Amino acid sequence: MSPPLHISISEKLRHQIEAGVYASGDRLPSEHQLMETFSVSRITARQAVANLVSQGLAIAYRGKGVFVTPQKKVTYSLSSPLVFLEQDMARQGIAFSFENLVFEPIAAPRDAAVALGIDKASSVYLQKKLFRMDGAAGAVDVSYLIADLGDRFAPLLERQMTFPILAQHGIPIDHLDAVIECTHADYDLSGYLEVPLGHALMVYRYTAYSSNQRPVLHGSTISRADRFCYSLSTRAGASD
Amino acid sequence: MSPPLHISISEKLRHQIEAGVYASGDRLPSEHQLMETFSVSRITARQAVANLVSQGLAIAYRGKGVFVTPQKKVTYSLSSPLVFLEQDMARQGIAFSFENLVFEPIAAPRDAAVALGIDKASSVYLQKKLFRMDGAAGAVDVSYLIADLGDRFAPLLERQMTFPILAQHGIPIDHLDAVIECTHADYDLSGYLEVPLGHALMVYRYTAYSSNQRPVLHGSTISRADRFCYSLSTRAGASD
DNA sequence: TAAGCTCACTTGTTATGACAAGTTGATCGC
DNA sequence: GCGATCAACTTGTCATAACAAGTGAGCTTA
Repeated sequence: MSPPLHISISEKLRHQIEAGVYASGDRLPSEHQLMETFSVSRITARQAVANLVSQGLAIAYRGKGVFVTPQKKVTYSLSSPLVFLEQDMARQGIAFSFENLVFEPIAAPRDAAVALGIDKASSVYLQKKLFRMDGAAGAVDVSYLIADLGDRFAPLLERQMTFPILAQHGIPIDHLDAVIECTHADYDLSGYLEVPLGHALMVYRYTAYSSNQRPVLHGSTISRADRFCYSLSTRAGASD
Repeated sequence: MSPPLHISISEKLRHQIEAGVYASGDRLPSEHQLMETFSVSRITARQAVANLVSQGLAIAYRGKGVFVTPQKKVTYSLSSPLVFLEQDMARQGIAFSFENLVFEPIAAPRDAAVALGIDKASSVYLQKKLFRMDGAAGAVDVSYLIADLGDRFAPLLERQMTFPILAQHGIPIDHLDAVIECTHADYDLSGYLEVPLGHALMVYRYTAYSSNQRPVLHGSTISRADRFCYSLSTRAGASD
């Protein structure tokens, strides 16, 4: 009938957060304080905190305390015509930068080969980038670029975003096919994106086609759910 | 340097799941078996299992055991022209049904009033529906319908989906503005959607406009991330 | 003053123990 | 044969205990 103790405690804290008792970035009571306030053991107090963390409402730092998750969300417009991520961030007053993690030619994995319409053994360029918004890690992008374009723009690709490079050299992206889904952070991603294990992440899986209908780039952008969302309109010619 | 014990164990199990040692729906070793296999306490074994659950890879049932999460994903196309959810499910061979949880006129909350372009005190119809896919809970939809349409189609709205009703009576939806984001299940939602606390959920927040550019429906579809994804194409006139 | 150290406080990891509660199959009694 | 009961196994909840490890303030010392 009545929920377990740790749920009662975390629900109470959740309501207090939503009511503004604890504001964004505020420090929550320590485990020891929760133990005394609710007369429970540390196990139960920890479980209550873990519930909040798993709901994305709080984040714990060893040695410092537990803090209400700051919610600063960036919107990326998916409506055509294609808007460049950097420009979209700039319009919202976000300082955007990226760190190149990997850039190297490899044999195409199965899914990339299928999406790009090439043989499985063919060469493609694997790109891994870490996107930063206002300095904080916001997304990881893993993509596969067809070999001829990778060869041609190799030095540029490590310093600039792919779509703008292509556009500036007369190879604009004509359209994208995309799937948006949602997943949980595994151990590696939780390290890159500075989120707890299991944190919700958005996955934007795309295949980009050049104007002659040839697929040129296939990849996934995996972003922090608390920092990123996608907007779209089915209105013809919507620009926002 | 080396990760804690519970991470090592859950990562090992994760690799085994991904390698197919444990297939979708298979039962994982019990906590007691993990304790013996890895020579750890129950706390550590439980933490390892909790890691898998928080990553959406497994689900635990009291009295039964821990099982690999069955992954059966349904895709909903967001490309215009608007496709009805029921039809999109049917095309993928999914039995779709919904349960009407709430249908009543209320004073418009702030966000609905803004989205629908009406005064805050105005009346709107609050609808809450639970969507089922192949019998299992898949999504919760909470929406606000403008009063005159609610009055007019009141009896129908409790049994049928809103967009088809409107379309059949000469009020087709012209276009949608939408935002796709991602959140974590709170205590209530975890009950409705039969997922663990903190499980990743997709949120599709929409405002629908009739052909005279009037906003008629505003709401959110909150769906299980392991059962639902959205597809879209920026290709002009894409139908799939 | 400035560098470094210590200490108090924080969360993280792990062990042991106990009872609650849900499931399932075997066994017993009719 | 069939239903009820029980025993074994499962995960869930909660307590006590100890040590590891990161942070930060304040003190000590050069």
